[in-house]
Amino acid sequence: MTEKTPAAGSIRARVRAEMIDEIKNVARRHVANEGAALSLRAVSRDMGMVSSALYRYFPSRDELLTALIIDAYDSMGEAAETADANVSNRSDVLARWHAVANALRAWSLAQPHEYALIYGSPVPGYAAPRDTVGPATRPVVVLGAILADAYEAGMLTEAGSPPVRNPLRREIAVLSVHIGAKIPPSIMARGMIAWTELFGAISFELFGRIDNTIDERDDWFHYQTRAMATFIGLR
Amino acid sequence: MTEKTPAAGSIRARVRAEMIDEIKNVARRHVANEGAALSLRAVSRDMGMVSSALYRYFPSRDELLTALIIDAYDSMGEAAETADANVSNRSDVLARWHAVANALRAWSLAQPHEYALIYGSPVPGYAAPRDTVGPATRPVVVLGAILADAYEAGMLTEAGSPPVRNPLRREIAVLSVHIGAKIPPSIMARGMIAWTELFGAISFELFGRIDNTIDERDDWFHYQTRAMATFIGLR
DNA sequence: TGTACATCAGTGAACGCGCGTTCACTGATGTAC
DNA sequence: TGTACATCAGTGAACGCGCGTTCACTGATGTAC
Repeated sequence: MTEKTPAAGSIRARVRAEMIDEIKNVARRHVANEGAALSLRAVSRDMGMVSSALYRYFPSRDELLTALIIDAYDSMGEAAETADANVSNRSDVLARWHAVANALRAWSLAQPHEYALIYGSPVPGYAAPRDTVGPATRPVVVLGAILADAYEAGMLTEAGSPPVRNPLRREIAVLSVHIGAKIPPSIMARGMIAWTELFGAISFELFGRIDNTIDERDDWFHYQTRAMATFIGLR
Repeated sequence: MTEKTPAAGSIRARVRAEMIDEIKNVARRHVANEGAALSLRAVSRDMGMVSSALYRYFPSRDELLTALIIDAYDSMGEAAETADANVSNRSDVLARWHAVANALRAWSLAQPHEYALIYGSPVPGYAAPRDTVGPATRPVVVLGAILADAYEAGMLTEAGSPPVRNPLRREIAVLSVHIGAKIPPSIMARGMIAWTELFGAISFELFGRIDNTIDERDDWFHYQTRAMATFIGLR
């Protein structure tokens, strides 16, 4: 994060790491209250420090925001991975799909503003740096693995899906390679559509799109993921 | 908008209305550049006025933002309605679905920041007032009408959809009444899922989620809407 | 048709605020010999 | 084990900025008689 780090393992290095964590925690709390309009001064106030002191730890406000975004991606990715790993019967891909979907939603409901930070409208004047790419793909990788396992178990057939034609077909093929799954494009496409619906559902719920309309949110979410599981062909 | 309006039809009233339009246009341009961080002073500068002059037209910054939001909803709703109405063969519900879906995406791509304003993360410290509810539902109503026409034509059957169980079932039934469509809940639910996927797809594209992954965006969007049409049962 | 008055748009100065960032500084803590 | 020096964390003042909103005001435009 910062270049000038003291010798690793030293007391100072440990204190410094704790300090960085604390700053990020306070900043996270502010994001939870105000959204992406994160203020360095407000964070420093909450920490009982002078605002310039934060510059010992983060070179700028944007770098702090980036750190939060990376953490959010990682946290969400970890939630997905854990949920998947906790399904002991690995061949029960349907259970894994629901476990991951529920975990993603639960994570998002628990930290709505962090969700907004990574899946909401881009913050104006802030460009996500390269470092965010890796962590951002973790949930997708988990979903891809479920899809791949289902396919390898012979559960998914291309029947019923329209064929994917060629410039697009190649792009989707590249994607499945990146995900590490050997799946025909039309099946990969089904997974991507389910992925889109899943995050669409979470965004709708979090951003108020179903307020005053659907109160039974658990049921509605579960209904959607069941429908999407059928759509993919999971059983 | 403002209480003290001069006598309707008078010259002053006309000039005033033009002025309000102009302010909104300039503000829209600013939203297109900076997003929801709309600044009254910046708008007034662009208009060659002093910032306090805007208070003759809008009582506060938030009211101006609200006006923009309502306009955005109306503009998007109108785009959907027009696209639907332009399909001369009313019983070709599949064509109508694709026309509306494409129109919604085209509108969003043309004014991404206005899309973000209404479908992105909520602006912190800004609560959408009641007036936005009506305009917000216009695209949904259009999609609901297509669904209803397809159902009345005997195209959609409940077969294959899991039943919707009761607290949720009632809510969805209420929704179809509001939409003005007599449709069984499980079919209504399929429509809502397609609607969720549709806006999920637009959000993913606009918010950068498929950057460096899918370049063939027209094809990919069309593939998705085709798949969702099949999912609903449109043909 | 002309006069007296009310309405309205726009001005310019000011209020109080919070922000990110820089910079020279003070002490405390670690390191080398 | 003790001393001299380097490293680092945190301070406090200051910079320049832009923001929303209020208020007393000046003229111009409309309305009533």
